[in-house]
Amino acid sequence: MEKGAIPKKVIYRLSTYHRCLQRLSENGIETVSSGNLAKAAGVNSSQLRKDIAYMGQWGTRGLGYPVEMLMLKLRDALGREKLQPVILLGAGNLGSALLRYQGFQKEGFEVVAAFDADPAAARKRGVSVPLFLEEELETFLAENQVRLAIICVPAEFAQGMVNRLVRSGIQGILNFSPAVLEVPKEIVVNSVDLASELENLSYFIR
Amino acid sequence: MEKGAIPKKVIYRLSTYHRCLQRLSENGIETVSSGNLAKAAGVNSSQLRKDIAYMGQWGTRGLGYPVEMLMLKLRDALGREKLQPVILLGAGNLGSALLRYQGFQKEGFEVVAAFDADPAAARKRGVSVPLFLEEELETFLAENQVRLAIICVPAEFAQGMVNRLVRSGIQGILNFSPAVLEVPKEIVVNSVDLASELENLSYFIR
DNA sequence: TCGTGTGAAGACGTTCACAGCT
DNA sequence: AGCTGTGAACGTCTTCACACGA
Repeated sequence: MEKGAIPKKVIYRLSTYHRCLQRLSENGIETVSSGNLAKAAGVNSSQLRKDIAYMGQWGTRGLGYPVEMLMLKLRDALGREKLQPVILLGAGNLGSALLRYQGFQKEGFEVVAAFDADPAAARKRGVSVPLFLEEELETFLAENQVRLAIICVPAEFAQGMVNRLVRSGIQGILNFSPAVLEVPKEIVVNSVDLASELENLSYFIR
Repeated sequence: MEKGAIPKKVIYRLSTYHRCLQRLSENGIETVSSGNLAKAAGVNSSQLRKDIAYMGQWGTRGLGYPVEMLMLKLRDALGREKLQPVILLGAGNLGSALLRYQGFQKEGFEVVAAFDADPAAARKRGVSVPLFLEEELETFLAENQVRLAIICVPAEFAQGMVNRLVRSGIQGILNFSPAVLEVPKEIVVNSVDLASELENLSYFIR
């Protein structure tokens, strides 16, 4: 997170704003106030203004923000001008579901290859993305410019996988395994731990 | 989050500590210091001590924490003394993958039923959990005590689904749809937005 | 008048540093 | 000596409140 830059939490919210703006845009709305957009995004309006101000000043006092312009700025800030290639490791249950999931494509990411210890089994699950044997990872990454990886391997293999990815030049990792990963500080890891999310709920429902 | 209680972030970390302790326990380790456990969990040691102190005082100065005892306390605090039933809405790609996912069972959650507009299609995906037509949701919840739900329906149906769940007495919702959900404040929602996670990475890899 | 942009205040979270127990 | 438990310092994030531009 060295970048001279916008905090992580703000980036998540910018994604949300972008999605809300898409809806507004589809409905032909051209201008939106911080109050309205904040309501749609479920945040406080002055937080929204501060968040947007990270990217510069785009609003008109007394009027609000121009919807299309703001979306453009958001896409730009989020580094989403162009399609971003991604690879996926571990095409088991969760992995192969993610490969069939349309949400990534819709947001500008393309899973260009998947790797598994048993690609044949994964192929049976109806995966259409090119599937390789795990050993071919390094060769693939040497020949293809990819910076993002999604990890769906079992926890005990996750750290080993991460080490290989880092050595091959991967810069960002989305980790679905319930493992604490160690990486050089210039590598970014986002972890999604499904069981922890339920545990968390479990606590708060009294 | 009205509870006189432990902050959300702390709860997430407690889950992590619990998993780390499990490994230690399997290796026959009986006592662990905050420093060692913190390293395993990837956090600062005084943060770990503070986190654990939320549940009372369990350490021995000069020695550390008793592994088994601490695990017990954690399970207790996380509300995981017993198996927690969960229902799942939307058995599409992601939903049916989650139904086959073993991680929940392993952590003490049992998906007792799934609901979909087209249960036959979901059944074809090899789901073994009882699958019902979406309309049967209310009946099911009237007859079965369930407090947690996982939502995997498309974004445009999510809010409607949530409203029905809340009316039927669901208290915690794990939401996988990229939608901003409105709920009464006593209901807890945790959202996992897969595309946002990638967008986030996309920004930080410069 | 309406709504942005932003300093200042406030809430929250993390780390430090050390007293005190074993 | 080793390690916990915790006040105090520090840092970050959120909300308030208002000056100022349209």
